[in-house]
Amino acid sequence: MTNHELPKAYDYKATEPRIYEMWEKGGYFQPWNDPRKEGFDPSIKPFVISIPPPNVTGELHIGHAMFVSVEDLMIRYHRMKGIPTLWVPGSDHAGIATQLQVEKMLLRTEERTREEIGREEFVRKTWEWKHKYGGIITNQIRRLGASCDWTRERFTLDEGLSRAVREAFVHLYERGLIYRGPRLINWSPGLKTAVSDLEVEYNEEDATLYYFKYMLAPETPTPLRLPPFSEKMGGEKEGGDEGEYVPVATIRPETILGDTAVAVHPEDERYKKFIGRNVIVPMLGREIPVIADEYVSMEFGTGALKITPGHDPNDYAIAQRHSLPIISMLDVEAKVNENGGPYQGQDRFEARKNLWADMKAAGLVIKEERYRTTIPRSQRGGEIVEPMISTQWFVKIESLAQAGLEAVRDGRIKIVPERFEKVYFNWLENIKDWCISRQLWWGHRIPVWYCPDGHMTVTRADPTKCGTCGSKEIHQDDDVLDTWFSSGLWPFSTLGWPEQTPDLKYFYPTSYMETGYDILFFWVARMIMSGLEYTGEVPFHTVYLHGLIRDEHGRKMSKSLNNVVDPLPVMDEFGTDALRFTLLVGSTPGNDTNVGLKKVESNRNFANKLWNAGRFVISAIGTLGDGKLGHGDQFTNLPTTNLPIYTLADSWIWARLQQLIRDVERNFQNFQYGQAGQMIHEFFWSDFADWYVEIAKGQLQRDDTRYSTVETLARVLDISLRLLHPFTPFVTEEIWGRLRTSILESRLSNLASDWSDALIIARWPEPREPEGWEESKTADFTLIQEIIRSIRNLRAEKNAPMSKKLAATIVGGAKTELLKSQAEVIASLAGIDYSQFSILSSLDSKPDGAVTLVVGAVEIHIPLAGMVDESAERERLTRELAEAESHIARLEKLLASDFANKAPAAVVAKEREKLAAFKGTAEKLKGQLG
RNA sequence: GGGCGCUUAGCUCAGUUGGUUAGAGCGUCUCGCUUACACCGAGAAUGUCGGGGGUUCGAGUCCCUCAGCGCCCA
Repeated sequence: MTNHELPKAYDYKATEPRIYEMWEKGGYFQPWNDPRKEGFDPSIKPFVISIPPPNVTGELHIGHAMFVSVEDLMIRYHRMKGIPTLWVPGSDHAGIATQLQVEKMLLRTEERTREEIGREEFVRKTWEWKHKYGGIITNQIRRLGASCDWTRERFTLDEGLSRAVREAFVHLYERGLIYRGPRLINWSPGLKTAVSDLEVEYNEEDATLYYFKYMLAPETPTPLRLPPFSEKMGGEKEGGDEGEYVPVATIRPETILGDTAVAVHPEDERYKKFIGRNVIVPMLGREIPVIADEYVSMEFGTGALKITPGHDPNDYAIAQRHSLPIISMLDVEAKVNENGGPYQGQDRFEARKNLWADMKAAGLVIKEERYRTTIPRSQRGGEIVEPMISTQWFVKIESLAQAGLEAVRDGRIKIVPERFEKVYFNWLENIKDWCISRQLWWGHRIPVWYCPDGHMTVTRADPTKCGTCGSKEIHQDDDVLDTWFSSGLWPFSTLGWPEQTPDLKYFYPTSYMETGYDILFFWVARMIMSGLEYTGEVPFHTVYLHGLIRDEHGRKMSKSLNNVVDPLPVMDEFGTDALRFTLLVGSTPGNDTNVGLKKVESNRNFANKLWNAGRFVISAIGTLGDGKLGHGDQFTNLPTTNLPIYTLADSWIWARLQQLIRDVERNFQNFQYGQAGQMIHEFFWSDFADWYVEIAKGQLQRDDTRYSTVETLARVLDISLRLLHPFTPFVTEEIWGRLRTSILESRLSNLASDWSDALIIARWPEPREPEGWEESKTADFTLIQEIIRSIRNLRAEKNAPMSKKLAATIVGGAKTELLKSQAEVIASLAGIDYSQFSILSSLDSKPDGAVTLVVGAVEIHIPLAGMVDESAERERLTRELAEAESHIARLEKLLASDFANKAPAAVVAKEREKLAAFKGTAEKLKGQLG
């Protein structure tokens, strides 16, 4: 009997790797209906998710654990429903992140920079790095139990996916949706590359607002318009004719070097007079005009705005309106360039300091002020990003965005939770062209070649000569594409696009896109636009967004706060299932989730609870014997008829289980996975373990109920494990396997005759309509529970441990038959001495020296010799009576009100029943006091 | 400035067609080593469901409003 040797505690460390290997080797992660396999049926609709590809060089963090848990749950659920299910795994080359890591390593090991070793060598080393470390993250994802089809694993720089990127780029180019040109973009000086608008974060920070004087240039000899005659009228006397100036405030004084105008509001009485005149750029002596533009706020700062179109997006827009020249005054490292005169070669912050000092010396400074403002920082590295004019590649996004908007508006794509649709619309409605080129070496190189005459050749296959003039002297564009450009193709590029592969035909469009709401724009929106543009179809029909993980007090996890929950040690300590259950059950769609070790620990305990309940059931099955003939009196256990005898408890737990199945199904349909998990947890622990198993212990002692009890235990455990499997796959698979074996070896073997080899592909429990008997059985059982609870309660009050058996007399009235049938249950769960236990329909007088409990119309007399304080008892009964009467009053009032006419009959009936119950209780209590 | 979310027990959170004594886990307190489990069992205490107003027979749930916190976009 090996079952008895099961360890007392669930050993997840030994179990998890073994189970995962069994699954993977068994081929369970691959869709059962597969275009690559014999007998493929294209008419069966599959369920498909493509994984949000983690950075290939990354290491597992709690965010990965979250999406893997949710997606694996979705996948396992659908797989168990019998749907051919595919979860495509893979990783992302993560241009900047990977390049930075390799650069760091290069510096550490060889003390060389990438520039020193050259592009080719650097790319080679990066591939080496990828081959060495690229498997770490995928193995960590395996540890989470991810049931993805590893035979279909992809990487964004794979040959196939690179071809997809090529195709996409050339496609857009040919459609005229891609262009190259100098535009104002966000520049990361440290990384020396452009970054997209999305990759810049704006945070409020302390800064200094510098006030200074833009001195007016002397009037030109032949002014186009007369100077305002009313210089005397001007309220502002910023000096005489000689020392007139326009006061200006700025956060970035160094950009003065790139100013090409000063703008004021056309209605601003202070500065009207200066409009059309010139002012002198400090230290450089250039003359620039004072212009009028309604964009300028009269209230902000001094009301006059310096215009630096080369380094500010708003200024750039103003410059466009007024045809102002644009001056770039910073180089790629954000050092002042040749346009900065004496400051050339200085870093932007150094130049700021020096220029300001010089201006101070020149008397051009007014004041400095502390000021709080938003500072643009690179999402990666956190350095301050500079808006700069730079020649880059862009995607004309408008038509793509329109299509993306339509797809969600007309319901071809549904976003869960729905409120994110609004966010999505808002973003796409205000989207700007997408800067897709990056000045990096690691990534998809832009498929454009130039010849000395400047002709561009844009092709899918590497060209050997210029497409225009035939020159062989061609070189490829140095830039690579934004990593998100390739991840935007992910749902179809992973399936073989642009080839019309069997996988693409069958599995595309995919089903759900599950990811965090923080990359709705970065990734989800771009996938939708790309999918529609390249494949003409939505890439998925449902977007499910989960929230972000925070620490147990809701703070963002960060290294500096030292509150980062690293999933790996957590899994070491509590097991994968505990972590998964914590993430899944603690979250609601789209809302952030707080995670603390305490929660994981309690879920580890839940896994252990499952394990031990499983041990109990398996050992109970063992007591039935193996079903082989000729083993003597074991067979007296067999029921004599074909109709098994089901007890009240059997019926009750079965009704509860069926209700659970319905609830879980409904919650899964509504994406309420957390709620579903919670309900299973509660059912299993409270209903099954605490009540049914305890009652089953008694039923197993009796020949007439043993068989059906074991059967019920086995069936309820089986279904519970199936329902839990998407949440906690390892422990459920382990127990289920043992359950199955032990059933097959027992007299119950036909129960498991149609079970699959492994839980991962076992059939999901289908909800069934109630059969009609459930309500009354449940009500009966609830009464039994209440009676037991009230006796246990009394024990606690009187400090009577369960080991001390009590005598009891129950007066059951109309419920007497029910109570008699449940006498053993009551006795064993409440600790009643069966030989001193009587159940009567009525009793003339209350026994002496007994405490009386009233549960509805049922009275329970417990003799407690010497422990009964009569006056305290009267007090207790009086209190209970008062409570019952207050309920009676409340309900009578309620039922006398409009409620009785207007509320649905069922609701009213329920309240009437309650009233009747309270009346019964009150009557009994009065009798006791009486 | 625009939009969204949150505010429920000491802590962290559930509570999705409004149904009438508001739930869980953790923590606290009291008992208990009962042959699945002390990673356990039995029992207990704790809430003006952020404030105000409204709709309704009925509001934690719907509407309006105010406040605090957080996020996204500009």
